[in-house]
Amino acid sequence: LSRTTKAGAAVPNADVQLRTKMRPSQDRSRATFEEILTATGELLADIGFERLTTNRVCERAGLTPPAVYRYFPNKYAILAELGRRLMSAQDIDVLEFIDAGGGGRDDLELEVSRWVDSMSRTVQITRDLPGGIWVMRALRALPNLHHVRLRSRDMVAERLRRQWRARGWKASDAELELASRLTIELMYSATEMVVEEPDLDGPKALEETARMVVLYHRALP
Amino acid sequence: LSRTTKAGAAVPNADVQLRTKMRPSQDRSRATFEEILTATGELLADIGFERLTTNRVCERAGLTPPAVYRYFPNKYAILAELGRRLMSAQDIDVLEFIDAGGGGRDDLELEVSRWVDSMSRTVQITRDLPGGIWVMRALRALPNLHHVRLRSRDMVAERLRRQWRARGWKASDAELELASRLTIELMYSATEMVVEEPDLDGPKALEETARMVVLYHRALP
DNA sequence: TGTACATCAGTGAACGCGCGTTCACTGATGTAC
DNA sequence: TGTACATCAGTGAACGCGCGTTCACTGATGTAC
Repeated sequence: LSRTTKAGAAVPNADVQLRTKMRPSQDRSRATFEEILTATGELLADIGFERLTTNRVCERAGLTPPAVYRYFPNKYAILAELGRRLMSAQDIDVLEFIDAGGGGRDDLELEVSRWVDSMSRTVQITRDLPGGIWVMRALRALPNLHHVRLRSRDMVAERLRRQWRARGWKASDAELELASRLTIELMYSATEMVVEEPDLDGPKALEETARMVVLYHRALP
Repeated sequence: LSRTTKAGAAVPNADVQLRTKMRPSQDRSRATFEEILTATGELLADIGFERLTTNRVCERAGLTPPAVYRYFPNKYAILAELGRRLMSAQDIDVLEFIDAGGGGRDDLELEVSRWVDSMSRTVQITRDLPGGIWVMRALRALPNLHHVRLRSRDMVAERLRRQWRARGWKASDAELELASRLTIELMYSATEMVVEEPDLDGPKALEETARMVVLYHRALP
């Protein structure tokens, strides 16, 4: 999407809103780019989403406003980038679980415990990212960030379906599509709930959620 | 929480943040109070949550700022009131479903269809409230509004457990508590998903969600 | 039933602050020859 | 390997706007007798 000039100079791309503007091309600027993301994550953890402003991001990152505007048109673009990274980190982990044979329905207790392991890691990934819980909330609350989460969900669901078909499940394509989406959506909701409610017995909640899903899978044609 | 003086004068209560301040005591002021809520709901539907400001609420409601500040300390208090009303409207409907014998596990298809009916009505209630989808999002995204949703969920779950015990289900209290909470949480997530994704085949998604839950209930001791 | 008075309900106008954003500029890095 | 030059990366300082909020006030409603 970005053309280059003689000396490989980056040119801003014209997309509105969420896209990052100038992509960094030197080491120094790549570091700045990362610094902005780090500062934003820490700020989210400190003061939350509502009080996040571009000025505060600059201050925290030790930069002046034009430096930030060089890369991001507004705070939503920064959030979108953080959102993509969170989803990506989760996806890599979940896809590994699926490709290793997760999501079956033969041995109930075995499958349940495998789902629990996978979801636990998703929870941990969210907790480990500074401001991760806020990024997660933003993906739900801000419509212009929805597609980031949904794209991730649908991609993972598609991979799950592929496994199911390889196992020879007989349900129709439409049935499998809905079932896989609901499965991933439910998993996502459960991990969100555990992240949001520390009082809850997380492992137990994940286990029961996994049980629901596997029982459902066993009832599919 | 609010004392009264000679002529029944309302006195502001001291709670921070979210509580409404002065409760209206005359017809005129009750109408104003409602007008503020209506204006906020419509504004949410129009411009969304991020761009909502007290000034805009005043303008839309045809009031001056001090009139709004008389009843609400800030926009979060207005959102909290809208949130309580949305939850309350949903609760009344769901409790009716439960008290009428919903949430059992005898006839799979019968129970599924009853859950679907209940969830469909919840979806409709959210859609019918102006700005309802935004109120729903705010309940998720703003931590200081979380308790509104959780209180509703836990109350409904408690009522569901009561039915289960009346039916003589043998699972332990802890098991039933977790199972009922997950049930209601999942129902809530599913209705949210349907409200958020109009492209989805809503009825089908609700049906499969209900199936998951009922299958899970049948596996409980 | 009328009147004086207390209290409620809302107005008009303004405030200081911090927000998002931009301009013209300087210093740092990379490239061509 | 050195130098001139193009481009990248970030600074300093400021802007106008609209935000949340408040003050002193007026008109509306209810109450006591």
